[in-house]
Amino acid sequence: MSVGNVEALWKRSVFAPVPVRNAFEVTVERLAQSIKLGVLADGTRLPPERELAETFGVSRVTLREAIKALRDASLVESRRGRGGGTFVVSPVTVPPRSAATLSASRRHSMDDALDVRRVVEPGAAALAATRTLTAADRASLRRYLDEATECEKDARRLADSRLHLAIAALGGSASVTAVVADVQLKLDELLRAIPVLPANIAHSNAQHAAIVDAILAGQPDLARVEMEEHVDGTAALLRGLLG
Amino acid sequence: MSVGNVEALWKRSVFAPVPVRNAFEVTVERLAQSIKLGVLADGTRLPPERELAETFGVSRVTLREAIKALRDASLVESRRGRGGGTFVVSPVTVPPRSAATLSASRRHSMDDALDVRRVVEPGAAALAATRTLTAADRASLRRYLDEATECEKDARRLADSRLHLAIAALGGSASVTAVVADVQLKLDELLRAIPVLPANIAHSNAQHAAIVDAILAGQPDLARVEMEEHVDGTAALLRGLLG
DNA sequence: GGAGAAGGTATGTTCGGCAGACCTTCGCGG
DNA sequence: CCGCGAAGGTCTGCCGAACATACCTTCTCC
Repeated sequence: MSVGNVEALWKRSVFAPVPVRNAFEVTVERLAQSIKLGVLADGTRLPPERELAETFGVSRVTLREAIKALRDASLVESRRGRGGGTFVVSPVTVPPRSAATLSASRRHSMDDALDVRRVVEPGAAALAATRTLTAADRASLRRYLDEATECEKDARRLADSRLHLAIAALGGSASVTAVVADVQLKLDELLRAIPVLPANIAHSNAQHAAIVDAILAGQPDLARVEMEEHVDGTAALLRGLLG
Repeated sequence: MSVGNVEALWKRSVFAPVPVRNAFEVTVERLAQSIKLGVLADGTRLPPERELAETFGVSRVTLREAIKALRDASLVESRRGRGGGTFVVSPVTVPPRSAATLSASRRHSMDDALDVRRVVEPGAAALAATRTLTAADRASLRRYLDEATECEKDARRLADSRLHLAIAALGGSASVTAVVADVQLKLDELLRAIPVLPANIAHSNAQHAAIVDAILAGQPDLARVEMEEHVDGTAALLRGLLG
């Protein structure tokens, strides 16, 4: 199981290529992630380019290139003229490219993502349960739970991501939320590629409900345990069907 | 406690400046972090510039600029000629700039870091406890524990960081380790700024020992609980003395 | 039907990062 | 003792990403 030798692991991560990301890439990623995770819902209108460029701290040219990339990926569409703008377009279920098995490197990446998730999401759920939530937040959380439960197959993955993200956000830590967002995005791709059985869905729904209940009841330990079980469940599913 | 309104939180993090980091900055950060956390120990010789530039995937010019920055910060020193090179220099305790209180923004940043830590480190400890460790790893872990316990004041923080990082690394997930490294670095600064009482040290040592024991015994739940207590302890200390 | 708010386009400039050749130091082996 | 070679230090020219700015085009709403 363990790869062994702490020092070797450290050295390997120190002496690895530095991830250099230019403004264009980062901008695309920011927007694409927000859309794919449902933070920017279908039909949402983005702020005007000039304004958005300023809040992002990039030039308008760069922002436009990013938007063009999103348009090419059918994630947004733009309309000109007064009352125009750039609008989020429904993330129509992308072809799942049902890779029955994964290459070794993707397998590693999946294992890493699952480990991160196993560490972070239960903690995030527990954190959320320690907060005293406003009425609005409690309502939001319930709504996201409902949406994840009562939606047809296509929209299900989106609603699921959104629920997990909402739980993380309720913890109140931007960094924790960011990590959860990352991991959700990585696993989302994979989860789209596996068949969903009704039994799995029902099980998952029940677990979601238990997690939300624990958070609303302010029981951190319970929330963590429930989330652990939930996460372990999907991990087993992924490892079983794609390993 | 809670800031409320999930959607508002999301929007705020979507419509925020994109963090654009050039090759130079990333390179400096990579090396500085490795040194400050003790992953690159005092006296270590870095690979030759040409080689290191290639493994980092940056040009030699850029790497040299980064090294110059580190030299200006007294983190490394360079010697020329055959058998020369760039050597890690002992991170002599930097002047703690004992800011009795923190500005509002730094306060926020600290709270965020503490939240992340509260979520990630217990999970990482639990993860490590699920692994079957090699004899070498078990020995390493014990050694880091000893070093953190039996060292004089100045080196203590470094050894502490290294122990926490080793625990994270044993989990086997590069991403988890990276998050722990980040959070250790942020808190390290703050922890250097507060006075250390002998009682605190003794308490901390005992907790470290308990965590390591749980990991070596393969008891994830126990490891998590012990780490939670440990983390909560330092969090209370920081909040009490700097809040 | 025009004012104005939006996206679309064009131009020139700046600056980070790169490649590659070259110089300088200095320990080690012959 | 001397010179080879491995290391850091320097210089020059180039490319492309990102920027600022100005201007054009489309289209809705008044």
